[in-house]
Amino acid sequence: MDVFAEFTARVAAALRSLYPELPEDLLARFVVEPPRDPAHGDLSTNAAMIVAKPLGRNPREVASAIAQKFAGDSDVASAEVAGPGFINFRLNAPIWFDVLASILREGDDYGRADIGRGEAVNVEYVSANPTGPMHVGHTRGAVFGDALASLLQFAGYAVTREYYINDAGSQVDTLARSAFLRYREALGEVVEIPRGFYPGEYLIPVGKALAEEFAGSLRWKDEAEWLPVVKERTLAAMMDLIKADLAQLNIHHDVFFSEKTLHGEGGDIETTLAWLRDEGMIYEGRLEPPKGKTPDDWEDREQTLFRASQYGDDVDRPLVKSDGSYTYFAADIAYHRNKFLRGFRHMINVLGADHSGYIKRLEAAVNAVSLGAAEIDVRICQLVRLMKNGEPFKMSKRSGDLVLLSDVVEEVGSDATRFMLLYRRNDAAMDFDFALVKEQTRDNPVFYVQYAHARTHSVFRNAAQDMPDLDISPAALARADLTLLSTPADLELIRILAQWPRTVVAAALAHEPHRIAFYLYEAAAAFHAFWAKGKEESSLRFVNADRPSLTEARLMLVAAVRQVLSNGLRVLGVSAPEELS
RNA sequence: GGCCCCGUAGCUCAGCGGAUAGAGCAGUAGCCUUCUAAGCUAUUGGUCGCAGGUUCGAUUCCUGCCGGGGUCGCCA
Repeated sequence: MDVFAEFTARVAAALRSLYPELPEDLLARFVVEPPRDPAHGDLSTNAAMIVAKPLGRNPREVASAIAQKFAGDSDVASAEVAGPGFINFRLNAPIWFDVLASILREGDDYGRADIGRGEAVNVEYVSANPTGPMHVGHTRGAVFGDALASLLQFAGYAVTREYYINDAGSQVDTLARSAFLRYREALGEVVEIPRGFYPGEYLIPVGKALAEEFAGSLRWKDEAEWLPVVKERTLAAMMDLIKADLAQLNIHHDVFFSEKTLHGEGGDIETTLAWLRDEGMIYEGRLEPPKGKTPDDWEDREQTLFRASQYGDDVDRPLVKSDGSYTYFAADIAYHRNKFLRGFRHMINVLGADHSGYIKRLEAAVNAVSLGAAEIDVRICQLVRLMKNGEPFKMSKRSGDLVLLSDVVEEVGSDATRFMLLYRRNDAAMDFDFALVKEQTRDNPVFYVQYAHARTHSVFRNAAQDMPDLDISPAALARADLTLLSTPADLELIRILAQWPRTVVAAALAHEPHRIAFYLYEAAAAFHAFWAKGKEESSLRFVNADRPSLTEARLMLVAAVRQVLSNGLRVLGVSAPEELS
């Protein structure tokens, strides 16, 4: 149950009966939320101020009319008009007990929303080039995309997690040639890796595997013969590496889409370009050089251009390179048309900061290929600076390699990596401090939230030990007398738990999983605070050996806290341990 | 030069068009015979970068400027 949604409906009903002439879209614009100042009550709405002007009435007058409608509502203790036209509600305690009971009843589904109405969403994330293991720069986008996908699932969308494999460019030929050198090495030759090739040691096992499979049979063939074979084996090996890296962070995609399959005769690129041509979205023309800074090798030439500027982009974009092959963007248009034809009307791409210039192009492409029927939201993850004790930090990898994703995860663990990266808005650059992340103190939000969850379990362990005769099964607790939870401390905690559903909705609508992380921190803080109150006031302890009824009710509260924390951590893909080691 | 992101307390950052702008850290003062002190309580600290505009109401939306970062046809 979501009290905020419930009262949004009740206020809307009041408005409809008072002012039947109000258009429905206006009724969707007001909000019911917790007031910033708790002294103002439990709920607050700006409804009167939203509708007053269209009605040609005074906001306070409208507010007071709405407030009067709640005179007979048994859940409402008072409805007062305040300030410029807010209505502040104080609710009677029983509705909070209903919330509490509903949390336990709904369990893992508490907070699940239906704003997606089962519609299909494609979330494309990671899509790292298949030329080696993932490096640390990919981590933020990977975690963000994965958490966003989970969040949208929880909010009622049918989510497909997709990875676009850039396996068509010249870089994968270079990769295959590099692997071929390792193959020769495995056959016993002494080889050097020239500049421009991939020197990484991760290709050594690929070379060995090729040597085992083909022995010397590829060695003296023409490149045209061995390249396709080596490329296929190498790509498969690289994708295995990447999938293993992602698995360390508990990330698993539903679809791995190969760019290569778009190319070739009769492929998606050809059919898409033909279609665009028919629609008049392609023309042959010339581009101005970029303003302010002309590339040294700028060559003015007539080329095939997509009318991106008609769809909000700054300039039209080339589709064919001077050597006649397709640009990356041409393939991307085809790829997004493919998504559209697979039925996706909502698409999300998670990209790195260096791709911000690509956003308008993608939006233009999706707009064009769907004739406006689909939308894409491109989320940019800004840079992460690795830090140690406040100093920028470079991991000392042999031969100055990039820091790998697996290095980070092995150092700090999946939970901490995920939570810390999600405890920031995606569009702000952030520092990632290794020392802090490994600390087990309140400074470290991951630990703080997990500790709160572990504490809920510890309460139950203590209850079982101190009160062996008490039945603390969920069924027994469901019969607890919740009216015993009428202290301000109890109600305050329940109010925070009651905000979980609206937090999910807001975060999902905004595509902002960090809101979940912040909410969890807040809920954990409220629970830790309640815990400490028991030190001074024994009647506020969760386990009271001489008061079994109160203990039962409190255990309900603790179980609800655990459920909310657990549901939230699940959305973020962070584990909820029962005990901290 | 064009485009994108950021600018909120000493530091790191939240803030969903609303009321007196919040949290953590750091600082200050407290709390361990009692459910995990791996924690809690109180308190100091702000011209929300600057200037306009829209609005009943702007930290939030729009425009311009200033400062920081990123990016800029035929790389992916």
